[in-house]
Amino acid sequence: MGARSYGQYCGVTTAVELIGERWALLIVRDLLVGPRRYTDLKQGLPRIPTNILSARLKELQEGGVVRRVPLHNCGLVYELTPYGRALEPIMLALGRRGFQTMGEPSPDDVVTPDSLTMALRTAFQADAATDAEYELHVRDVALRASVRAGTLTVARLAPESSLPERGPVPERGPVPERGPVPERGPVPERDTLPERDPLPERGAKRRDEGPDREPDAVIVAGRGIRRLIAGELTPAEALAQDVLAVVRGDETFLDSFARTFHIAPLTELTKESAS
Amino acid sequence: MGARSYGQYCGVTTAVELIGERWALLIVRDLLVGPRRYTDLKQGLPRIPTNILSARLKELQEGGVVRRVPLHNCGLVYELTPYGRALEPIMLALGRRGFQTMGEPSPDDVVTPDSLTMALRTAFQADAATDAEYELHVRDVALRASVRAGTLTVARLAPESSLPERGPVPERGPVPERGPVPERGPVPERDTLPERDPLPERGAKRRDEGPDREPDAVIVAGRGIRRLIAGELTPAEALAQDVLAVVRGDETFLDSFARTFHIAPLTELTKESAS
DNA sequence: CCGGATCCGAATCGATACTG
DNA sequence: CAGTATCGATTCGGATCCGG
Repeated sequence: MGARSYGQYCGVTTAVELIGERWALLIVRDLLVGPRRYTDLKQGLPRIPTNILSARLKELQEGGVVRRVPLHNCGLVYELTPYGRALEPIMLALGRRGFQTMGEPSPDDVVTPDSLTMALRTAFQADAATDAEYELHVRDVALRASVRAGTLTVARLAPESSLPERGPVPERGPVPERGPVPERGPVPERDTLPERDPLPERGAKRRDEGPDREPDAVIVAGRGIRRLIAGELTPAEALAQDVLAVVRGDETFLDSFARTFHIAPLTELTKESAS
Repeated sequence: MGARSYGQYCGVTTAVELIGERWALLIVRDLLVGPRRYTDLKQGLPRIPTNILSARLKELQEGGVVRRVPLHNCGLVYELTPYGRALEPIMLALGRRGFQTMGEPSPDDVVTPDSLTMALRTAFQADAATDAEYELHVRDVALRASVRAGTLTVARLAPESSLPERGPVPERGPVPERGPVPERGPVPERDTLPERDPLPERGAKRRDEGPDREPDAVIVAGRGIRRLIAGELTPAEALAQDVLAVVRGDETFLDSFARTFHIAPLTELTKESAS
């Protein structure tokens, strides 16, 4: 019997023996966003020891969760098998759960593009969602969240990924030019945000469909984003308290944002411990 | 920052830092069945070191998942807070997941009443369920599964619990006499099962409602139960191959059992690893 | 730079013994 | 019954190193 077997013949133990190991689920979290190279994973999990990453990837492969795929242009990515992708509901449930218990960040907690992407998916309320294009900045992460017909698509704007966004081959024609990522210097880590920033108009670009139209709102959030999604703060309050800013686009989109991305808190009275 | 912090500000990490620790989720699994004393937990988790059990209970308390409750007759149980009970969907999802990847048991894997109870809940298909009373024996565990109006209730018959089944106070009158648990010697661990065993009729007991009526079927299963629930075997095949037996009641109830408790396997082709 | 493998001190876990 | 104490065995974390 393996050293880390729980010694029980039971579904829960079987699942936990594989994906319950330290770091394993976080690797899966990042791979749910897209295929990743070894180095990408290491960057997305800054505190993972490289030997652990290596060991977990091996275990996840043997468990049929992850697959190594050689890249056409001489490289190598890890991606989830369909079997691994089936973990998404569990991941989303865990994400919701954690969100509800999350306090303020530790001073040296990081926010990574993949974790923020999954957080958006976690909070996404398909039935309350109205179509819109958001650009979301949290610390140095920038994402593009597209809501269309009750479906959420999240693309990574910054830090730029070394990997193409979805599948290695851009199906139709060359990869579309994306306007430069708005550069306004490093986003402040504090909740206090700069005044609305009148960016120079970019080259004429129509507000058409597709991932390249102007976003309806560019939201820059410090940690205030959590309180907005939890409903602790209304959009108006968030703006008033400067824990959040809409640096371009209409502030009213913050309302639809808050409806689209929401995780209801558990009632407080359940958290006290007795005796 | 705590030594086991993942260093990320993210819901998944927050959740996993608490309930992702070794043994933590299995403690929750058993507590989802009902309140348990320290010793009960230790019995249900035979290989847990006692110091780890102690540590996890402390952490789960601080995390608001578990509560210590002094018992009226001088004792002490741990029970889930409402907040902890909210983990049930995650637990069921994990249980399903693990069930789908579970192979045959290791020679010294045990089956505990609580793990089997949760496995039944995991496999329960409310919409396909037809009302029935099953008595299920797996190795030395015996459970009573009552399906009524799309609701499943599982009671533990053996090994007998030292704790009352639900809540410390039997609400109406003294606890009803239950006929002795059918004793037919230790259930064989092998898949081959004894011939149908004509138990002596118990004292006249009508087939009325409630948990005390005769079960519609007494099912004795070795490990064949997994293959039946997974649909790898039809009830008829399971009977023919002697991986299962209906020792009392109508064998046709095995069909409704298989409809009521079912976990569809993931398609096999997803499990291969490449390169 | 990518994809790891190796080494070693620190923290955690597992097994057993022991105590109020 | 409900844990605490102890101690060797593992695992983890952090750093370095190495072949392509």
